[in-house]
Amino acid sequence: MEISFYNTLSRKIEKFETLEKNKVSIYSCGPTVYDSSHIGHARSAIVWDLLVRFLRYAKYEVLWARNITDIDDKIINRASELKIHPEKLARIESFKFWKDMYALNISTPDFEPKASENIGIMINFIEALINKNFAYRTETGDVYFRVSAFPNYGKLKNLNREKEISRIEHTQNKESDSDFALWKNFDETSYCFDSPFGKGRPGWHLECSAMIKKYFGNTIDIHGGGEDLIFPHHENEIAQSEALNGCPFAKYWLHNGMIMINGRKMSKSENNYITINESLEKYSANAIRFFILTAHYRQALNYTEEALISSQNTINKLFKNLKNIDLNNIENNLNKEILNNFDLAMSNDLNSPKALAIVFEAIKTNDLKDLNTAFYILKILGFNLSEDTSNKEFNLDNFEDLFNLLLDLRKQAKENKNYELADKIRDSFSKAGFQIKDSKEKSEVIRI
RNA sequence: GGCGACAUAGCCAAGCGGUAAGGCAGAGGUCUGCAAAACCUUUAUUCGUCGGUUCGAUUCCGACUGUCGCCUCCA
Repeated sequence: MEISFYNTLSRKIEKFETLEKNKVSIYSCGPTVYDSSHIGHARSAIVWDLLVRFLRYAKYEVLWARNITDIDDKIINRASELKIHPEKLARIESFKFWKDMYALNISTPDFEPKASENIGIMINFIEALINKNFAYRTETGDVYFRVSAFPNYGKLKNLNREKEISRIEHTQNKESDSDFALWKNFDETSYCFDSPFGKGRPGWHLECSAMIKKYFGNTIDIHGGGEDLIFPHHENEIAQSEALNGCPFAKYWLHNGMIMINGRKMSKSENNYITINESLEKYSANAIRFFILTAHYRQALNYTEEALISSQNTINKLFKNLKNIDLNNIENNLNKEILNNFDLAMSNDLNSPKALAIVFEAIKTNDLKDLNTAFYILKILGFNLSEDTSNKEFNLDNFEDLFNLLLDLRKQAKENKNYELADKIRDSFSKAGFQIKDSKEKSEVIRI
């Protein structure tokens, strides 16, 4: 299977060739754990989960790392508002994040490093940069990356530093306004770490560079993240890592588009976000995944109730076919042609909307093999094939006699043209959360 | 001001040189006592506007209009 991805670095679709045959190293930027995650984070998680699942399906040996930023001013500020230790807040929010990830059926990353557990390697990283003259200490005990020493700075964002109007505040201690912090000095006792540069905390950009080096070495195959991270975060990661290692940092840079709400990017600071948890109270995880996958991962996507309801309706309809599928033998009865179309769609920069269209076309044929293939594809796309049925399909066993009695009474009433009684029985079922499905042969009860 | 992305039916959304996938909603039908469910059929002579290239453009090029993102923490 020939796969290609849009590489932010070249701004082109490129053929995917791994550094090492059949092996893929992927790093995607994880959350800063100070508050609940929202649908924007869900999209990011689902997109990278999709990438990992697809590459594994394509027979690659994938190792995926996603970090947790647990050292950050926002965590410290929020913790102090709540009068708890930052570590406790980070732990609470990490658990919430994992709970969301589990609910959304996101694969477990192979590595999930925390900043707080990798201070040592970050300090080593900084010292090596200082030794190579790519970083300098200030009188106040901070350490900054010397951007002027790295000529390639700006290659990811394609920025022209001469013409940039920097909004970065001028700081007296920095050699240049565009230099960024590798270590920030803090004398306060609240939440600091010892280092050769004095007590303080590492700069945000550093943890990803340090962790990638720790788990994957100097170069990785794919680095992913939200497109809002391109600058300055990813640009700075490149600067640090390539300055130190003297070789390319990531071969492919993939970025997911933003979730929009009311025409604006969903974000904490705009206070216009819907948390994953809130959304899951209204819609199933499969519906949320479907909503995310209906758009190509690089496009902006609007979160609207209408779109989510639409996705939920679609999933409900789609999963009614699941009862005809033997999940244990799903891999043994596949339509190769459909699967081939799926491969083509997904290998073209993860065209999930097209992949979903292939699923619907497969279901239309009324062929069991095609139906089976459709669900096999849904499984690869990360849909949970047990979720939407276990709750909705009612197991009649315990109520069989009672329900059959009522259905018989209704049938008799209808035969006697006693529609008042017949409708009363139907309404009663409805009030109790059940629906009577009439067909020519029989009537059955399903849970709504 | 710099960099970049996007504009396709009521809504969501693929396609990106050969004459518009798919989903939701809607409409009609079959079924029904009436419904619901299910099933079948149906819904853009047209892809923001104006030019250009081409035998042919939604797809390429240019201009314009509009929307959005990044340049500050951000998935």
